[in-house]
Amino acid sequence: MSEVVVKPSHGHEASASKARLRLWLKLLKATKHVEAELRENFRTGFDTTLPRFDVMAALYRDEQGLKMSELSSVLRVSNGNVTGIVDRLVDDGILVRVPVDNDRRATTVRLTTAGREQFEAMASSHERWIDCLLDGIEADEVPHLSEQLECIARKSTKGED
Amino acid sequence: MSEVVVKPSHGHEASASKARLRLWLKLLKATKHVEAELRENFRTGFDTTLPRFDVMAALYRDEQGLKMSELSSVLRVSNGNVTGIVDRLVDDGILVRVPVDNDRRATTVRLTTAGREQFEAMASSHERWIDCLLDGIEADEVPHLSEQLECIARKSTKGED
DNA sequence: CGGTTATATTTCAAGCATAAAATTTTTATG
DNA sequence: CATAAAAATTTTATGCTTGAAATATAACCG
Repeated sequence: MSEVVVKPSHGHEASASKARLRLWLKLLKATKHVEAELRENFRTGFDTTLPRFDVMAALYRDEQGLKMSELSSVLRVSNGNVTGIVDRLVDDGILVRVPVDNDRRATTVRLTTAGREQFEAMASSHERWIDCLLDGIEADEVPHLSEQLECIARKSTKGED
Repeated sequence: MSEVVVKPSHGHEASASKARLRLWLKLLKATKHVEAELRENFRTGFDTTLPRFDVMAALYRDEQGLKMSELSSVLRVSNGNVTGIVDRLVDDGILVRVPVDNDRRATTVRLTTAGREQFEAMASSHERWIDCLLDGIEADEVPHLSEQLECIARKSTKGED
């Protein structure tokens, strides 16, 4: 009977765990870097912010607008957060709040004409910036990378301590 | 003379640009997802936050501590931001500010013994959480993915409009 | 020296973000 | 119908984050 233990594994190997930790730090660093570049470009080029752009992007698709709860669900941020950003965009004439028929609890939020125009200009620049920032990724690598990222986005720590 | 234009390319193809845009959204989604899981785990498990953990992690390596400016440089956040986080950690007995000899402008920040103990417990959980969240990535894929992310982190939009 | 420039940090104002509590309206149920 | 439960949103408290201005000290230089 052979008693040689080749790898003293405990289900997970420490080295794999450390490698994943380093990978996470690189994922974070890359994302933060792109976000920082975008923030700076939005600030100097359009005097606006990424969260404002995100709200406008979500509303640009639907001519009829979205309810506050739909907006926070699409953007995956809290209700209260959306309230504040929308407040400021309404003050700036970029958004309007429209009451919902038959439900006085809810409000729909919609881009104004000025808002749509501003968004189009920003979206065009945004696409160029991203194209530039990600141009180290070859086109044929995109599908696999995409899949890996989607896989990460689906995982949960539920059940772990 | 053949005048057929197969691809009306303008140096960059629109489809490649759109594909990069979608890739960026997935990169962002994956990162935000992991951050959200970590935040929730730190909150419920240790009643603390990711930024506090980041500061503690940076200080854990150096027994002698770091200057405020070194800390903000390592963490890549603004000076004023570090001031606030450190203030709260000092209030909680996790950090101490130590004057620097021969330079009364600067202060060094150091983990207390209690701080080191708390960090070790948190770091261990943190590593398990990451291991779990990234376990969809195979070990043999890590080096290539790593390289792609580093490549993104190096790009700049300087010179673009 | 004395005055300028550079460095280290904090303060400030504004906005982003969350979780939890509060408010208002709708829906369900006895 | 009355009242309880559910749903949509806002408010509140707290903390993170930035960029810019303010403060304090150090270094340089004529």
